[in-house]
Amino acid sequence: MKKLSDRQQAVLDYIAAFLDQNDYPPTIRDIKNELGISSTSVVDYNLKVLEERDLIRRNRNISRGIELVGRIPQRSSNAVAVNIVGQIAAGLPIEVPEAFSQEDILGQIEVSPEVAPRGGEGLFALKVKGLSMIDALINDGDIVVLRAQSTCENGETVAVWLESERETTLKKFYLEGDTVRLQPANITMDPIYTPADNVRIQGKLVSVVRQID
Amino acid sequence: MKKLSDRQQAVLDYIAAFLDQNDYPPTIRDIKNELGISSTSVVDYNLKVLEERDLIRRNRNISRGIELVGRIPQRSSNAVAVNIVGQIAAGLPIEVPEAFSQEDILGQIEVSPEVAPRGGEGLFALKVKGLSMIDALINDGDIVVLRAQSTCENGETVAVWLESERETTLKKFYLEGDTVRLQPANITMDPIYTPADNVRIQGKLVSVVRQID
DNA sequence: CAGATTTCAGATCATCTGTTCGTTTTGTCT
DNA sequence: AGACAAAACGAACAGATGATCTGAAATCTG
Repeated sequence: MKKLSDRQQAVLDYIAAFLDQNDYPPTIRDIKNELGISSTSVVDYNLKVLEERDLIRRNRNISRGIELVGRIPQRSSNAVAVNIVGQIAAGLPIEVPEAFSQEDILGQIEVSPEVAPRGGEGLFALKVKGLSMIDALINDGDIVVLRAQSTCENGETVAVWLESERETTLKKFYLEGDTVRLQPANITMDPIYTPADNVRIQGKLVSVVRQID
Repeated sequence: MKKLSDRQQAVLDYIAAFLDQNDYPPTIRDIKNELGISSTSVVDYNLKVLEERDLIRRNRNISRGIELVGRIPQRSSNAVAVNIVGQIAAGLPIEVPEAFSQEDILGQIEVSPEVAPRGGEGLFALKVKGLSMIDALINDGDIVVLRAQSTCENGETVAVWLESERETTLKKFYLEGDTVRLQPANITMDPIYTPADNVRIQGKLVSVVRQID
């Protein structure tokens, strides 16, 4: 197979770059202008070449009908995509992940399959706002992945809503009689004791992801 | 917030369905025909409503300039698998990820493509041993993902090997004259100052992943 | 019910955008 | 240099597509 000409490679690169920037493909004229080509027919000519080599697919008579082949979303075999459906902050109740339509989703985070049995069913993710969970070694901006559940085992780290304090926190949960001990992940910090009926378990912590920059 | 009308919901659903089917967004007329609407103005009107609610974004005067907000562009190739090639602990130099055979790999971690350009090239992951990086909000057992590099910009969080102390640490890097200030991520903790020739940059921190149980 | 507001229709216009055709330039070989 | 093909060009064309205007129907509100 002959190599692509510089121009063909440039066209291909530009389409990819454009697609990274926008959610729709470029027009022939977009390409023409960007690459400093003086005629649309030149672009058309080169697109034909790329099409013959199966590097792109073209939909005739349809504007922006350029598709990059090989960019078909290949569901990553392993990782599970979990939707980021809101924020979590000390002073706010967790928004429960039920009536979330596609549109509410802030983004997605990939988690390893070990922590996401059954394809990540029941998992949701929240973006941490503020420094209130610093004692759980969770920073502002971190993404926490939770499994929705309203009960838990002793020793599990859960997101709980404290009724009387009206705040959300993320701690290790220990039921001791009819009081609950909430232990920060940071072992240097002291636990909180509170009546059992003051805590509402929102979900179990499954993973924390911090992405720098 | 008022609920979407049936038609608005239908439009939204159709755009999503269309985007699943093709790599480019639908035109106003595509929507009109599919939903049996008799005028493009009706579609335009409803798109305006959807736009005001931030469910879509429109690019004026551009054909197919409809973007679904909150939708992960399919091009974003999914998670990238990064090999976990060793451990990182305060007292140990980082094992450099070069001659690692398959057998040395402790496992893999998936990271989002945003932090892994070029398919995760140059990335490697280490399992944190011990509590020495607690000041960087990194716990025992966490996985840190690094990009191999021996230089960095000021303000970047990097893994450095301190020659005289003979230990590895993970801090924000600031070169100030011929000394280096290493600032813990935890803002309540004090920085370390050390001569520039005492630090060996091992890699830049890209992501931190904590998996509970 | 009356008026206001929202939603829809039909038609028309302006522009965006892909296609085509004839021509010219460039590169490669003999 | 001459022959030939690949690549680039420029203009013109036509279909594709978004915007807008006017008015009517449906729905809501008091």
